[in-house]
Amino acid sequence: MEELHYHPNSLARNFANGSSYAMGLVIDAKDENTFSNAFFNRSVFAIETVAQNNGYNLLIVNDRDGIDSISSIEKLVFERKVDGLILPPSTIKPKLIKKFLELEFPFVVLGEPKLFKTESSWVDVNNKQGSENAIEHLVSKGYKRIAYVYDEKNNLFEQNRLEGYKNGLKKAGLKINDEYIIETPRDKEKYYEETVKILSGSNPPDAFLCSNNDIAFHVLKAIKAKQFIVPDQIGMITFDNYPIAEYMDPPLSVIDVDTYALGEQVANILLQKIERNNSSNQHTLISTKLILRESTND
Amino acid sequence: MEELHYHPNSLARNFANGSSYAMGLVIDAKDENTFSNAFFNRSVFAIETVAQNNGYNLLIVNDRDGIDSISSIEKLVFERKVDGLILPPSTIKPKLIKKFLELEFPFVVLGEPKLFKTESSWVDVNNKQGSENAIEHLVSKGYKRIAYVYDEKNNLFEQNRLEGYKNGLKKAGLKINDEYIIETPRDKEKYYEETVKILSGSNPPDAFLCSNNDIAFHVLKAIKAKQFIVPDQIGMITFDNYPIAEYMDPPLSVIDVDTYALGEQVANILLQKIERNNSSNQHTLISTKLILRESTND
DNA sequence: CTGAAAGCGCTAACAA
DNA sequence: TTGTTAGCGCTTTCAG
Repeated sequence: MEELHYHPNSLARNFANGSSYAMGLVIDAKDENTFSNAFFNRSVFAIETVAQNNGYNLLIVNDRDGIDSISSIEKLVFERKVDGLILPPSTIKPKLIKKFLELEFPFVVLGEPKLFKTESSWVDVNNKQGSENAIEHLVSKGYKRIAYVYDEKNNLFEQNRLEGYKNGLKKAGLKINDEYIIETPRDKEKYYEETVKILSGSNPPDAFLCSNNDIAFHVLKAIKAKQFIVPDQIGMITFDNYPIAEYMDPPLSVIDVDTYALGEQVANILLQKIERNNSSNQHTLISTKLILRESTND
Repeated sequence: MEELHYHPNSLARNFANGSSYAMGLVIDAKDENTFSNAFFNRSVFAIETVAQNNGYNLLIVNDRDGIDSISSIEKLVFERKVDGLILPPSTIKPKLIKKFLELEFPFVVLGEPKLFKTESSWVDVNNKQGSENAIEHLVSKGYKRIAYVYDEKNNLFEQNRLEGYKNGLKKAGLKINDEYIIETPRDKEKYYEETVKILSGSNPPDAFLCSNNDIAFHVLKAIKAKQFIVPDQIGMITFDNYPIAEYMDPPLSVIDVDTYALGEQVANILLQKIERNNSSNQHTLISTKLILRESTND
């Protein structure tokens, strides 16, 4: 008859199949590092693309407590609104994950988690390699006294970056100088002050590796205040190409992260878990790339 | 019995009710202005919050063509995967919107659309007011020869900003000087060149209003190259507080947009359409606010 | 007011 | 192969 106007009712289909044909992406709005992060967008886009290409919809949920202490995530799962979940590490709680493992509910962590590291699948940026490459490059350009400025060591990615920094120095045959490792937890003023302090010392660094753009901004400000010239006297590399690395003066060389690839991987692994009922766990690290600009010698 | 473990099956519930209890947010990944935009995140968060609070899930879909020329949006609607849609203006196509209007399918536009302006509900930032306030402020601080640099006049929001600029000048009793209106479609080099050119003329502006952070960056670079001092000799205000306004030297005064409020409004209007079957159309403008930093006199 | 049963539109199992 | 039917778990209607 009028086949032209027929569209299957997905509500009935989902019901009959006992499947929602949707994957959920959990965001943790409290965690500035994920949600407000500009490049998180590219991961979302990648996840959505993989989902659509495989007949799944993408559902976005903020992790929050609902009434009767059942979280928004649990609701999603128990009411069968999603067939699988992508979770940021900050939402990995023992109670929740134990339930998931018991039920064999498919999930993948977007970022290396601290907890359940082996019992879950996860995809992360290769932070260790990122630091190592940066150090290797700085050393090859003649910088020898390389400082590392980062936020706080509670985060696993910070620990990995720090480890990569140390490895990089070791591989280059350089000594690790604890004074060059500057941890400035959540205090923007400190980035500046600490950099000024170490540059005023008797043995100032000749390069800085920074863990994010904001840190790099304050470090650069301090370098300029102390009248050092970048990149001639001091080299700089920072993690992340966004939001401001390219706009700084000089434009900063960065450790760039392919967040599209990150999202693509996560979504593909989740799909495998959902469709092939693949219970084996995968741990994937996405390589970083250096983008060289004017904050390092060439 | 073991009520403790009971969770209603939303698949069955949705099916029985003929409703997906989901709203869809369409993104246009081709349009850099929406999706890759950092502050778009806050709108998404707001929409998700309103949705959850009202028992709806949020589904994200990129606008793309599928097989048999049925778009991802149409699929969503015809297969009843969503009860309503939030659409960016760039996805407003006559064929699609006519179908929606025929079916009385609930949708709201996130941004003032060019087409179907009266036949649809939409929420936008008050771009006109934003420019007007900026001009008013600049004038009150003694700036008199105010230039406006923007991207391209195809965008309605650009037209509104330009109109606000002109209104602001009129209200201040200043003449509109067409030479001070610089349109530089999609050409980053041009921002710089055009600014240098006008600053080299016989009657250079003493203030710039810029339509986005990127433009402001290049304009400021040109101002510095021409050895003018901001804010003493030249004042600057730009639209948008992200990503770099705060990091520039000097930190820029901006026209700030409450993107959370934007998302909240859009979601609330959509909810009304869905639940109260409210067919009347609303057109809402969210006020902007000036954030004063060091690029304008005080 | 409480409890039984029909029906939503698809899928899958089964019969022809 | 093709056509028929039971059943998914809710909501809603209708009878008790």
